[in-house]
Amino acid sequence: MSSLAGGKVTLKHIAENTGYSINTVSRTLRGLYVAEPTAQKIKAAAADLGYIGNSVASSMRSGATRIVAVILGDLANPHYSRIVKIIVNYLDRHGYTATIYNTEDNILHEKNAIISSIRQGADGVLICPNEFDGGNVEFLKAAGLPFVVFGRDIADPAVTSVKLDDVKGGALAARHLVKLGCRRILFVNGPKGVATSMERLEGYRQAPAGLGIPNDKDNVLFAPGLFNTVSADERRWAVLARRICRMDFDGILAFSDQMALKVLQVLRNEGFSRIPIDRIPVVGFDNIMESFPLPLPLSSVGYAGEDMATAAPALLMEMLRGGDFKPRHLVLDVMVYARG
Amino acid sequence: MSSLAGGKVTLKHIAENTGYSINTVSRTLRGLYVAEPTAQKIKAAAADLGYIGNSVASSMRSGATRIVAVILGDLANPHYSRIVKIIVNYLDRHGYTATIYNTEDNILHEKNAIISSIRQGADGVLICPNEFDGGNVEFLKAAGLPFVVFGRDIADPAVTSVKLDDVKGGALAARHLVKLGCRRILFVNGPKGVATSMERLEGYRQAPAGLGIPNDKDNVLFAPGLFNTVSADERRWAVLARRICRMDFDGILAFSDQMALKVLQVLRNEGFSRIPIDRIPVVGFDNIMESFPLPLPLSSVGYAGEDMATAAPALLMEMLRGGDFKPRHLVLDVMVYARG
DNA sequence: TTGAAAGCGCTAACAG
DNA sequence: CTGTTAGCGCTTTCAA
Repeated sequence: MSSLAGGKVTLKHIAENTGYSINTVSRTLRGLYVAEPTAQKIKAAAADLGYIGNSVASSMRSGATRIVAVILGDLANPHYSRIVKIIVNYLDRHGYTATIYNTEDNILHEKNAIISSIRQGADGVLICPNEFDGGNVEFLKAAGLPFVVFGRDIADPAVTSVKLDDVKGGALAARHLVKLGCRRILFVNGPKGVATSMERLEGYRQAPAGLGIPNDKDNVLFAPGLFNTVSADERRWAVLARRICRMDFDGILAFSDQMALKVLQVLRNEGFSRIPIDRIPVVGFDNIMESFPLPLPLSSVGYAGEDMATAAPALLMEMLRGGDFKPRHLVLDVMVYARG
Repeated sequence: MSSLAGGKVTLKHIAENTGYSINTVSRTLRGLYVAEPTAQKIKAAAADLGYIGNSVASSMRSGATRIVAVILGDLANPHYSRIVKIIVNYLDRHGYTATIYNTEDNILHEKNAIISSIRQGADGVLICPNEFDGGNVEFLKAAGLPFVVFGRDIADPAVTSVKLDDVKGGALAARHLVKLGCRRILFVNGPKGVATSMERLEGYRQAPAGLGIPNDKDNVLFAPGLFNTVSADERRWAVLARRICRMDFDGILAFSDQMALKVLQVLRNEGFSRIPIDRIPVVGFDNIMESFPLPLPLSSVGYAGEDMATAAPALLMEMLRGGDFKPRHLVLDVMVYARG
């Protein structure tokens, strides 16, 4: 590499070095048709000079950045970090770069993330929107950027989305516990009003009464929040823990694996060791044990077939390829990963 | 917003709409000095048209992208996802966007990530390099991009890095276990040859013999790999588990929290429930419980003061601000977060 | 098969 | 305080 000394190597330098025009160099390096001997000389010169293209300039002219923006609430949640990892790898294999926006489940941050995605010229967006997103998805749609919503369903038929079958998940989880002999299930659900919480609850209640599942309202608790830094309120969790300890149950269903662990942790911290996971079945959602080792018999509801983390970018790539893309609302199948 | 109909709004449109020059519009929107009434008219027009700048064009001209590339091995590892989350939030507050590269601890991917960072014109790089990185850091250095290495020390005095005090960490962990009465500590270390493993082992052995710590080589095992998808080999973990069960120990020190959990999990899966974490003290590294609820008495070595996740981008911002930046090798203090 | 010219949208430099 | 001009490095278009 004879280049390290003087600044960035550009197409112009290669052109001057080989005697060909900038255009021919550009065409060669992009693999467009050029006479073989010419191409060889140019490629050799490019390698020799240590040429690395300038995507800013190329994006400027072509209008495409090969950047995909990924917008979500909490990257530290193992469920999401696993998803992001798979997305990043997927995009990489397809020649795209991922920019990550962590909104902390804040609507304003989310809006800014969308604006930033537009500003930087992202070719597309993968977004797991806040449940109360106050029109951000609408805004994104109006911007004309191709995007896929994951982890949530959007009523708009023009919006493409991928999510798990939460109603079925709730039902399967309940059935699983009943089959294990549970008759008084405690459901520690997500926050009230969150669509996913409501769907899982619906499934939980749908599960055939014949199986002996109690639909007692008192056995359903709503968590004080998800796990973004902002809403994690230790005191409210402690209150919840004390309440749980006064209740009567023989199995636990939690909104997510993380929440299941949180509940167990808080019970432990509060000194209520009388509810060991080794003695009472616990079921969560997300199946985080797939990517994270846990020495606990935590069962979990997770995807049964196609993975959301793969499906979402796959759909986006399809949109980006052009052609006539018909919006879709994928609801992926789920199953219980039993552990005990 | 009277704009949604016709394509992207540019400075030119605002200029035409207000009668000012493109330059004045640009200056206004960047907050440079402009007469107040002028600024107001322009800002109003920009808002009215729903103007969102084009950073590709601005980067093209100014040479700065306000993009920072973050390169690491395994985003799904909760230790790293927490770090990335904090980094992303930090960069965001400083007006930077983060592009993430997940190398799967593969040297070639890492090199490609660096090349991609250069190509996209990243203003800087935050990298946690593979332990056997085959000159990638050298390559990055030669490219002239400002960068900070985190999680690892690089001998080169010209390279700025941030890491934890692993030697001290190993010593503190050993002392902690001894104080709890352990006399035969099992150290499940990281892979052989990895610098971090070796430093923690060094600290472990440095811990005063007077405390009764056995330096018996047989009590130190090396893990078959870290947790990137590639090297996670269940069979080799099972072998390790069986070996552990034939050993005699009364406390466990693990290379990381994730590894501690993995060991406990594998022991469990292999049917060796005779080593419950509730009866034997276990210490790991990374203190992942800070960001992830675990209903287990897992003690952990983590940073005592400044957080690596904040220090790394802070150093990079300092480099990017210009001025005379002196390369530094930060070794952050650690402590034991005791849980039992 | 190759070259010349234009220009993407913006900012920097300078002039007024 | 505001306008004019030039040009970042590349791809596109058109001509040869």
